[in-house]
This record gives sequence, C-alpha cells and structure tokens, in this order.
Amino acid sequence: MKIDKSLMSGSTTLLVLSLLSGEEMYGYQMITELARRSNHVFDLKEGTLYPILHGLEAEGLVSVREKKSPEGRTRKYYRITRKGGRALDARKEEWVAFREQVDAVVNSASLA
Amino acid sequence: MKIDKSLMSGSTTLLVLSLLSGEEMYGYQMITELARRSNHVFDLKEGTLYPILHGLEAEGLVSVREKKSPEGRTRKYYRITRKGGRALDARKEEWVAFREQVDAVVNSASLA
DNA sequence: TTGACAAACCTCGGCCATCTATGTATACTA
DNA sequence: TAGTATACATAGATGGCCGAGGTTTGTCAA
Repeated sequence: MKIDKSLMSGSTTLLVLSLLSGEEMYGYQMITELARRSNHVFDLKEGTLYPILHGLEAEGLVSVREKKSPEGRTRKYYRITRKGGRALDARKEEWVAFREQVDAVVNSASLA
Repeated sequence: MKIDKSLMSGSTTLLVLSLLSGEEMYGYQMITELARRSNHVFDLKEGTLYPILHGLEAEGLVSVREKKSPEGRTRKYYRITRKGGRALDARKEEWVAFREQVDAVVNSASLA
C-alpha cells in the first residue's frame, strides 16, 4: 500500500532514533533496513535522511565515527547519545498520544 | 501534552472527514469539537481548516449548504458525499497501515 | 580495460501542508 | 460602547520532505 507522504512528516526522526536505539548504523543501511522492516511502507530518501542525520548530530542526539567496511569503503556509523535517548523517549510519548487521539476521533465518529 | 505539529501533517483530512461521517457540521464547530474529542491534542487553526474545506468541496468529497443559527448568524454546514465516504475509507486504511508500521519499527528496535 | 552498476555519501531547489497574522461581520454582555 | 465569542476568509512565512543531480569507491562482466 502506498501511504500519502505527508502522513510521514514528523515521524521520520522518531523512526531514525528508534533504529539507532537498537544498534549503531550507517545512513545507507538505515534506508534499506527501514524499508525492510516496514515492508517498504517507509521508503526513506537519501535527500531526506542525510540532512536529518546532520541535524541530529548538531543537536547532540547522535554521535558519529568513521569506519571502513570489509570492502574498504568508508562508512559513517551513527550512535545514539544519552541525550538522544531522552529525546527518543519524548518522541515515543508524543507518538503514542497522537496515535491514540487519531484513533479516538476516527472511531468515535464511526459510532455516531 | 504538546504534539509536534509536523506529526499532524496528512492526518488533518482524515480527521475532518471522520468528523463529518458522523454528522453534518460547520467549520468553527469542527475546530471546537476536534479539540474537545482529543483533549486539545488537536488544536486545528482556522487558517488550516478553511482552505482544506474548500479543497474538499472542490474535489466533491463534501457538499455545503448555508443555514442560519438560532441566533441569526449564517453558518456553512458541510456534509460528506458518497465520494467522500470512499475517500475516507481509503484514508483510514492508509492510517492503519502507517500506524502499524511505525509501531513495528519502534518496538522492534527497543527489543534489540 | 573499460563500461556499467551498486554502495555510500552529499547538496540544492522546490513543493506542499500548516501556522501566524490579519481582516471582516454579527451577536451577546458588561 | 467596548470587549468577547462566533463564524467566515485570505496572504505570507515556515519547515519537512522529495526530486534531481553530483562525487567517490569497489565489483563484475565483456
């Protein structure tokens, strides 16, 4: 199913931080991993992700280190910081509240 | 709790059509009703709603009729059309898929 | 060895949804 | 009669995401 992209707005940071809370990852990997875990519902674009990562780094929510892949290419591995963990918790709370209220409105109307 | 407004993007039309699926309503009422039903999580602005309503009307998803309130003021009552009903169903499906995939990513990461 | 393709990073310009600010008019109330 | 709530509306700014393009390095086939 194709989801209206405007629905995605605002959830991207939550998704990225969630991914990083599990393990250290590099950008390109996040894109493929997110697509895989969501059955391609989330097809994050490079033009979207990289600016977000730079922003998260500037805010101190993630840290970066360069590392060579087995083939010799250089990758930038991102790791979530303590501050990032707190930001993630806040984002999760927001998401849950948002989700519940949307459902409340959608369901309350259908009962009328 | 205050929700990042960017999260709202794309859900507004779903919410408006949901409201109208229950009953005929006028713009100002939708704003207050939405705020009430969502515990002020959704505090839709007039500058957001009215253009949306005009757009929905142009697409044939809602119809309008003018009616005087008991006090004499003129209101524009919006009603969902058959086409609007089908659009609502589609939006609901999108929302459910989106919600489930976000939860899937958020939860799968926290297990790692 | 050259050409194509995937991996991996990046930036810029534009679109689009929403908000802020402002404007109008009417009714109620202090 | 001044202020507040109701009820509609639009214009400009903002901000997130995408499309389109670019670069470098490695792999593999022709």
